[in-house]
Amino acid sequence: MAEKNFLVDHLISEIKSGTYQLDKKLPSEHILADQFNVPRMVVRKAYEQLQDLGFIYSKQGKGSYVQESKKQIPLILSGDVSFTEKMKEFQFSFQTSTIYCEEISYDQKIFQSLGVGSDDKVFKIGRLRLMDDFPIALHTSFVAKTAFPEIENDGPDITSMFQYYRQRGYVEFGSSSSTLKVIFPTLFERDILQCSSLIPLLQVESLCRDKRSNQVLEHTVIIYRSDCFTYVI
Amino acid sequence: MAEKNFLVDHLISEIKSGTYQLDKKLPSEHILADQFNVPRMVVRKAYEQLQDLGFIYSKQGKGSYVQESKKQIPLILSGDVSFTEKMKEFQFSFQTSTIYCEEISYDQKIFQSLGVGSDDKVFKIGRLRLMDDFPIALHTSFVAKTAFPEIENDGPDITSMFQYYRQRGYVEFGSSSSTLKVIFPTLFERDILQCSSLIPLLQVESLCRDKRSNQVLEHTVIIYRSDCFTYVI
DNA sequence: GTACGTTCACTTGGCAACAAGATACATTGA
DNA sequence: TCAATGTATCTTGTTGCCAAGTGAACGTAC
Repeated sequence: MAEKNFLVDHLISEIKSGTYQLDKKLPSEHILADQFNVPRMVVRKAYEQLQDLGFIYSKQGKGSYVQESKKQIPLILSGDVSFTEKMKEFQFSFQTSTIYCEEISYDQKIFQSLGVGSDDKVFKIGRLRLMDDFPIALHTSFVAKTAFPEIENDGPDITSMFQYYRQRGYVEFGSSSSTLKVIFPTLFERDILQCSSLIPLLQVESLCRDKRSNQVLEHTVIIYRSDCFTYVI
Repeated sequence: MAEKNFLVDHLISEIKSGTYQLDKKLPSEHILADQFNVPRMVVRKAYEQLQDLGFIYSKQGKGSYVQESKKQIPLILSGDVSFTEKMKEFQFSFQTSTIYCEEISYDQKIFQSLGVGSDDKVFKIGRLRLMDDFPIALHTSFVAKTAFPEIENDGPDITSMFQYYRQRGYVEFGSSSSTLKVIFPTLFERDILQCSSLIPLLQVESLCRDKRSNQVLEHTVIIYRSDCFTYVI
């Protein structure tokens, strides 16, 4: 195991330092095994982990190649500016697509923060953030039907939640303190975000309040691919 | 590969839901392979990844057991309160030990932020943060000798940098905006932080300024074990 | 000369057999 | 009786072989 980890470390530093060019072949498992005087299985395991980590990809019969690394763009982690607004300054094309809008079953934490009872209906609206047509974040808004009665119908067509709230009379928004966690993607998240299993995700959870009434408008959970951003707080 | 990932997902959710008790044996590789109708190698790879992720440990001849999970304590991520002060409110015992204090070779980014030239000397002071004698963070301070001429001698004995600066006439500190990155531990960091290779680390980089003169006192890089904290920003 | 098929060498992928550690239990001997 | 030792059967760890995909080199028919 130690041997595998050493190899992984070594190869990552070589990839990062640019020893192997983009989409260039890495040494074959056999060659590398001979070089480091370890069984091929060790090299195999190292290569497999590098695949899970998104550094390389392997093709049977051909070889292993370094994966194009994602541009790390700086992202301001503060909840009172909308994602769309955060992204305006960059030269990339940004896009949002709503992927679901559905009622959720009772969840104590969410229902409590929204200030509704267990009998009330709460909808979960999932919006995928794309940069140059590449998924980089999944934005989930939990909204109470008591606050927005038409949310079930409106949900699928909303592109900006902030704009939706503004159209309904809420003018100024405030964000509670956010909690931040590092998680690994579930099967669903891997699929949605098109990432391998060992790409860490940054999960930011916060509440969006109407500043005038202090009413909680939504409970927000955003998960960002950690390989696409450097965060600024 | 998909089969392995499915198994990993499945086992993690079972471990988290408490199906297997602490230090209790998981099904043997052979049994699980039969249950899921996959070759044992697939189960093996899943178990190995769970080891790297810190969920389980395996012993040859005995079996695989679930690892005790770390308590997640909330941590305020803001640079102008010292770590020691952040931790005072908790019931755990906190401790800091200086593990190195050495001159570094020229690094453009660091030298520039400290406002010194390439001929100047900059020291790197590494301090390990322990909670109940368990390492949870590595705090690295980059300090210019021009600003603190005695840093080479004083460094190893400093427990609180803020206190050190106060003793030298700096009373109020300000922190620049921090940048935040998710990284995996290097061999050295794994050793120091006693963590397995796939524990993501949260790297927070910032500058500490004297509020009066706006002089940069130190360039700070802190890496936290992501499995020990929920961060609050 | 060219087009096509065959072979061969090299790649990653997969797996079954074996090695080695642990433990419970039977066997042996004083 | 009791302790030491062998043995069977679990467990995880390791290894080596073969399958399968790829592409270049080569040969052959036209």
